[in-house]
Amino acid sequence: MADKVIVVAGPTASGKTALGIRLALRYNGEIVSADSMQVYRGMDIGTAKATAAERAAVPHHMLDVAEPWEDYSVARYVSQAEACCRDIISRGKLPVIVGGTGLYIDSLISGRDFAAVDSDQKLRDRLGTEYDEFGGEALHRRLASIDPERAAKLPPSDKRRIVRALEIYELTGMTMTEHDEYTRSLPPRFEAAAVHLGFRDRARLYERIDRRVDAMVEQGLFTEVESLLEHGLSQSCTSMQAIGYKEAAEAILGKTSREEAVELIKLRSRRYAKRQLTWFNRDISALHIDWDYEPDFEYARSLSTKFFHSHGIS
RNA sequence: GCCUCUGUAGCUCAGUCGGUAGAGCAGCGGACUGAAAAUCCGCGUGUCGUUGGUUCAAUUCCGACCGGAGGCA
Repeated sequence: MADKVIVVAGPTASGKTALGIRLALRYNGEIVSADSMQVYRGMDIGTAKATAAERAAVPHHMLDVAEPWEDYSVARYVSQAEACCRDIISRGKLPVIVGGTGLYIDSLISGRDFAAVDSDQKLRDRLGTEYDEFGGEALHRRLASIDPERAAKLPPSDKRRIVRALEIYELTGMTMTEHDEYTRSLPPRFEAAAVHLGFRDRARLYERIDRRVDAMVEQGLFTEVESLLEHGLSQSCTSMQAIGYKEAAEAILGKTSREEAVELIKLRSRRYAKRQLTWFNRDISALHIDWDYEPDFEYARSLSTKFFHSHGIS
């Protein structure tokens, strides 16, 4: 039987961090963040990282494990996060995986495995340029010639995935389909009891997002981004794809006004939240908790106690 | 008070020489296996201000009223 973990997932601004901490305190656990942007050092305000006080209350892992100019990836996440979970379990405690990056959570829980090959920025840039020059159809055909199954799943317009599939092949010599066949046969790493948070009224969630973005600006989001740019961080880095950071950078460089940037951050955060909801909705084995108005942690705890008990967690 | 313009999707607007309407943005739904806060796919959601009149038929033409903008006083 695989080791047990708790998962707390949900869209941005749904109250994951607060609930995760309560559950960790209740079940003698430690937090393992599952967030593709909170891994970067120096990106605190815009990623809504747990505060110093929260980190003092419960140990947090997988925060600040990469520099913002590095290219992080699922592969790195899974290997690092698994080590964290194993360590927590070996000390007799329970990992509480908290985050909004569905791909990271699923990859960590499932057996999914990745060969240890770092991404290659030059190769990626070259393939990206070729996609732009020769067109999506041409690169799609190229992918079809080496990995027809993968190509069949991707439209020629999906530049990101086509480039990635070609990159993986050139880097490892293995097609993604070959790799998938192997990795799908692996047993899951952990047995997860997952709690998914949401708002019955979508507008409520959007209000919370708007308020949180305003709060980030008050806390100094622009200053934080300014300092990253001063340290020479390029806008093309993966970390600068983060919502809040790319828009703030545009404003700091004078390409837009700060007001426009803030509105765009809110808009993109709402869309992101929608995508997260779609991702988490399909996990029917999870306990779905909908907040009617504001997060009610007592309510959540009463709901989850029974749920966790049925998973052998008490 | 008079004159002119204006009222169509959540917003900005187009359009119908009379046959119940369509763009952008917003929104909604979905996918997701090595960048995932990324990337991609799909979907018009409507008392055409209200009310009379003309007409087989009115969002469209005419009148009145209501709301908005401007002009003359």
